[in-house]
Amino acid sequence: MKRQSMAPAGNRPETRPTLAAVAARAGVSASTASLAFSGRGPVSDDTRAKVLAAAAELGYGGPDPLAQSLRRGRSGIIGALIPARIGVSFRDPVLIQTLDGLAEEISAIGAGLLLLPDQDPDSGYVNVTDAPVDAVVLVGCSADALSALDALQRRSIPIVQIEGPVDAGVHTISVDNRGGVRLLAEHLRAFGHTRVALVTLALDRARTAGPLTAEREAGATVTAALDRIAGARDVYPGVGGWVAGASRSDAGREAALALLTVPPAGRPTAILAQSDLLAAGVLAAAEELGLRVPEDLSVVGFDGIRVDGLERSLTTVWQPSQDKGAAAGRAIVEMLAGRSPEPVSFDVRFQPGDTSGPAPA
Amino acid sequence: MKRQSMAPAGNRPETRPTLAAVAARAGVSASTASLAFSGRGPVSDDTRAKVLAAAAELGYGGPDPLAQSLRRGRSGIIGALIPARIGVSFRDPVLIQTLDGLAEEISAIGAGLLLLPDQDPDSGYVNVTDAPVDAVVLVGCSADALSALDALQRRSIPIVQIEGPVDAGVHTISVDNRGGVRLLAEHLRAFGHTRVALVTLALDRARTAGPLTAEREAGATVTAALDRIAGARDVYPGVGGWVAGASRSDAGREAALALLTVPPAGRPTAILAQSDLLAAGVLAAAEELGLRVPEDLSVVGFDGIRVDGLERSLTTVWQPSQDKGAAAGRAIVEMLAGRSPEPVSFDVRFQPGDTSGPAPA
DNA sequence: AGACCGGCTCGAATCGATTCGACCTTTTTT
DNA sequence: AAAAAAGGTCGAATCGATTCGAGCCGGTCT
Repeated sequence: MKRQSMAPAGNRPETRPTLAAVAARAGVSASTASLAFSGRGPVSDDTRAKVLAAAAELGYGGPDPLAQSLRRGRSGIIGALIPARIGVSFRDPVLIQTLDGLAEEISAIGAGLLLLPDQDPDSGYVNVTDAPVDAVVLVGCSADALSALDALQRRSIPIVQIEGPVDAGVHTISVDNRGGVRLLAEHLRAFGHTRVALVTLALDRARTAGPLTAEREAGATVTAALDRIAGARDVYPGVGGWVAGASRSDAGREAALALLTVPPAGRPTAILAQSDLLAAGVLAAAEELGLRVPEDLSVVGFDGIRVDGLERSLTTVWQPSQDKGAAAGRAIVEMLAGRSPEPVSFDVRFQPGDTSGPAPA
Repeated sequence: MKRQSMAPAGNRPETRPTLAAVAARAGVSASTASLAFSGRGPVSDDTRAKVLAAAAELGYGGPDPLAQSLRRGRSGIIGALIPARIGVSFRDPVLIQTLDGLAEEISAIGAGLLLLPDQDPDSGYVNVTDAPVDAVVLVGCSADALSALDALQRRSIPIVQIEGPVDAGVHTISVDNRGGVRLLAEHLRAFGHTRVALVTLALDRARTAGPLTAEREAGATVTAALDRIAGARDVYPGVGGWVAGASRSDAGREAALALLTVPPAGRPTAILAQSDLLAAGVLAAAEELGLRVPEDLSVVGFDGIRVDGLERSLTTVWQPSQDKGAAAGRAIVEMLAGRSPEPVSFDVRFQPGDTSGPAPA
């Protein structure tokens, strides 16, 4: 058992041909062979043909990207730090759109996207720190994630965050979360609502659901969620609500059930959900409870996405998710070129729908 | 203009500290410094402390992953070839689940996932061939993609495909597509349906929608779609239908509208959609056209996913998407360890719902 | 006391390419 | 016909780490 199974496979069948081997076989120097492959220098057609022939004979698959990366100092890989594992993160259309815009822009420099779930450092998942990335984009991550990044900054790897604390000394792409929600809140106030409740996005990396308490808010690390709360408070100062675990309709439904199954006198007449997906869940909960929308309950969302299977037109605020990703991509490209991009902030757009109306009498 | 703007930035502020620099400052050799960082060899606490101190003073961020990759011959990156750009591909829950399972498994060896949209080679997107990947997984790609892979095989980079032509000489993970659809078709036949139509997945890389013609079938390169057609033909030999552009409900809706807006005499009494998302679109179309399901029209899907916003319980066949991804991940891990994994094929499970019933009289 | 051993450190080779400047032919210019 | 220019090719240095075998040193065993 020892002998045969241990031997990898004979003497050196593993040995793959290198550029040097190809060059030797073609009777030219390694430098010339390199030039022949990259087409970056003057090489006679004759020589090139010889090199290519030698490569074919040896079964050489082209220059090793690893070696190229080291030499060039670039791997052509941009790390995308996402808030949770793939199966969870990619349920969120906003994240998908953002990444799509990002991927599109960085393809301009031939770079690809490496998915880096923001897990516990000891979860076995790749650590941002020791991945061969040229730059990192934080998309929708909690501020906790930033802590892991000083190692990157020491290595002077460009970092861009999409939504995050502005004081972090990191290039930030964002929208006017606070102003957007303020628009929604004003809309509700204009309709005469006084008992309003929030359904917020996850507040921290742990993303546990539950009532929105002062302590939880104090410990929150997701800037977008906090800004949106602040926007609501601009109009309804002490407004409370429920923290959803994820931006998904099931989480919204649970939150709404918790908020709505109270004596009618104290029940909110409007729910301000921090995402359209959450709002869809709120609508589902309302229907289950026999509440009519908007007669008994007004519901507003955030994002302006098209929610699959939702016939209603949601009152919401639209944000340019894809553009945010694209802006992050362009910023990365700029930074890798040694320039300093201007910070970008996008506007949101109020989008009235049929899920909000006058407060019930 | 020449002089000042060309100078990158003074003399050498760009120069980041290297391990050698740290070692020099700590008064030890580079080898010892390396040992101190990796913890892979015997280093006295004293020395380690000196090295760490020197690193801190110099602002050294740890060993360069690029150099490590070259030395080790591993980048810790697995390429995931996805069928379309991110914004399109990730609308498909099956793909997401698959990638989730995949990511989970490869995290066991600390590897991450690099997203590689299977675009035209000259689209500017990263080419699989020159990305520093240790292995590649094709997930739901057309066979066209395989053509680009001989370069990888020459470099002896492990390749695994999830659903694809079995004769490609590539490790394949799949489910019994044909058998699964056959179950559905038999189910419909048992209900007495004779006029049946298909709504298929995209047949090729171009993924254009349109009627299912013999020519299109002949030129098809998506094995899963073909196998599912074959399964239907096992029961309904000449059955035709419509090719959807993508696995999404809007595509399913369009296909169904095309199939159903014909004189009632020729109208199908059952539609066999090749995915649940497509089936959801078919249901939407039926509702628009005032057809009752299952009284006027039976609809069956494939995948067994929970479709957001769909209240009905779809008659479908469930497939273990996440397990498929996980199996691919394990296969990769095996292959990277120099072993040869066994090919895996999963079973599917018929899942009756309330969208299928007896054929109308 | 001499042989031996274990713990720690160092030198040098290696991973696989790219790139700059030098050098040698030809060909063109004056 | 001599000088300059152009076109190709090659050597050697470099990117930044890892790793193996050798060497050194102080202590233990006999």
